[in-house]
Amino acid sequence: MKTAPRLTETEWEIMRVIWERHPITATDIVKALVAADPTWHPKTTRAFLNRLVQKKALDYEPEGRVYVYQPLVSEQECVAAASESFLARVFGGSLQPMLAYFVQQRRITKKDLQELHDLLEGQATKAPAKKRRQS
Amino acid sequence: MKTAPRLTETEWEIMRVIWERHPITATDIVKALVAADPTWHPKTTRAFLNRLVQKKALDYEPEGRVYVYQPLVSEQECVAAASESFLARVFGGSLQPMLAYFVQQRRITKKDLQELHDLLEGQATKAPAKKRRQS
DNA sequence: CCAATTGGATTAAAACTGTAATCCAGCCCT
DNA sequence: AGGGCTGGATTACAGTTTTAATCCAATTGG
Repeated sequence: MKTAPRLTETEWEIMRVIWERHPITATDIVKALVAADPTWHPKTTRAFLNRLVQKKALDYEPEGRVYVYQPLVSEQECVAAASESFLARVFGGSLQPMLAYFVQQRRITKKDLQELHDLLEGQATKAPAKKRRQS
Repeated sequence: MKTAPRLTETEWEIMRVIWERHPITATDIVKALVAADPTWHPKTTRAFLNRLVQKKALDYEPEGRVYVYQPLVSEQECVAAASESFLARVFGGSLQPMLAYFVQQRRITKKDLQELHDLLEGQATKAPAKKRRQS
């Protein structure tokens, strides 16, 4: 399995835009970022796009005179990698302490638990660990 | 509220030792780290301790000829800061998608949910949001 | 057709990380 | 007491991240 590249804070912001809207041109990426946060500078964005290509997180093909970007790694993969890393760092790698923490913070409600329970049930019965269509 | 400093990967490892065993001397910190991973170099550890002091994550007082370290930020604070940051980066700031993700990964079981439910119940009745002793 | 604009590549530089070596003062052993 | 050891401070340096400016080629408006 190809290992998802470690994304930095800023790289996540850019990748998120691309995951949501690909295929997308550099200019449109810049626009989306500026819309969310006006301090984004186009030149900075370009530099990041280059690095993400180098990191093999992105690919592009010239379309006429502009580049159209595509993710090379799925959001799922990156979420998985980041989650592992976060769990390891902050909670010693186990899920339970993290869940307990959020409960203790009152960020998880009974309703949440009910929903998760339903989700689990649904998965267990409806999707018995079959291979799903790849995203 | 004082903002907990952002800890890096390596800083977390060191802080974890200190949270567990403070007050603790630099030498004992080094020992604990080496015990967990023999590649830890004493000099490296010292450098990190200095940085953590500069970052105001740690404080020390000379005790005789050695330094005894104390955390200046609680693990709770750092866990909170890291969790916020992680949630924001990876799940757009909301808890539910993260929980759903772990359920979908089969990393949360029904038993886990049951335990969390009990924990929530227990908290709700036994600890009615009273102000706890500050760490 | 020429100049200004646009898109992209290259280069730059400051801050932060990881890793450690070097330097220095005080203590301990003989 | 002198020399080595111990603990700590200072310095170093490469790699990464963030941020952007500069350079260059193609496009396009006049």
